[in-house]
Amino acid sequence: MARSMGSVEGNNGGGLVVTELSHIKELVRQLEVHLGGSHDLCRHLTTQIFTITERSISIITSSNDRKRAASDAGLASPLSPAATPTSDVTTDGPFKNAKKRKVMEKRSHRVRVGSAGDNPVDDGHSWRKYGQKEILGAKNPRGYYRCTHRHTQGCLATKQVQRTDEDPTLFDIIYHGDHTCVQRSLPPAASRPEHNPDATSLLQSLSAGLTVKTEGLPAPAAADPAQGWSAAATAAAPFYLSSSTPASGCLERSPFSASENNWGVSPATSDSYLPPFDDVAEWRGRNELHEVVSALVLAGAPPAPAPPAVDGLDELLDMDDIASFFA
DNA sequence: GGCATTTGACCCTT
DNA sequence: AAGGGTCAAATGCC
Repeated sequence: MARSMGSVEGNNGGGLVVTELSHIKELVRQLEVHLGGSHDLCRHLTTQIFTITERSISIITSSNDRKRAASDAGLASPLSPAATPTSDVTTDGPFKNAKKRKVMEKRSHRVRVGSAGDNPVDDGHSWRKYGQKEILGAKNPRGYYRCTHRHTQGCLATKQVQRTDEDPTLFDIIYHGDHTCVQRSLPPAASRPEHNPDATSLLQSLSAGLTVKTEGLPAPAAADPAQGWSAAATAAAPFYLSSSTPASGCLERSPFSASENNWGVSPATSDSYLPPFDDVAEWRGRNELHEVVSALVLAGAPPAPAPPAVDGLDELLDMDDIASFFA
């Protein structure tokens, strides 16, 4: 069990995602009706959500069609778990022994860097490199990254980035945990739309409708305050919309530099970036959805204590699944 | 000076 | 003991 949304691949998980997205569409439509002409920002956001959701559905639909065609032709997906060296990272079960090193949820994404090799790519978060190791049997070293906000906000998200042997333009990325760092550039309270109970209710419904499929994930660790987010991320709990999305303080510079010896590094000075997906529009759509939903929550929801952060859309929209569409 | 990266050493798990 | 993950001092850049 390498990825919590592994069910998307190889079965009807894509269909489930489409169902969930359709649910979002319906809720957004209702939300729009409730907003009834007021709150231009909210209307704009709902329109965007609607558009992006539709786009996501079409992406997934066409991806499934392609997979089916490839399967019929007897082709193995280059992104299938068997082809990913890191796909078995959690097969042992991380909680066999309480003394073992803390093991966080891992998600493996293989990322293809764009053909413009000099352009860095961004996965929407800000990373700081803290180590690099030569890995036995691998031609390329593995880079270790943690969230830039680890110390300031206690964000425990980390990732490992390794160039694949077979294709230097491909990276295997293992994500450990999710970002808990919070939005740094919230819009001023005065500029936010008034709190709208109807919108709030609908957004809560929207949130409740988004669930993270976590079948097969290890049980959450003991109640460690620092890992509350992890427990939420691994339990079959409702997907919480948090402000720790790419609209957050995590959204900064590229975690990838395509320079030959410094790949995967997050240069603080790079001004342009490419997403870790071949299709920029797709990546942008996904992040827009993150952004828009977060903004809506901020606009409509009461300032309740920040719920545990989960990359809900990462879970909902399996990135391997989507990336394979462009492979 | 502050921040990020590099890299050898150390620690933990198997 | 080997391999992988993290730490922290050294170094570089802005």
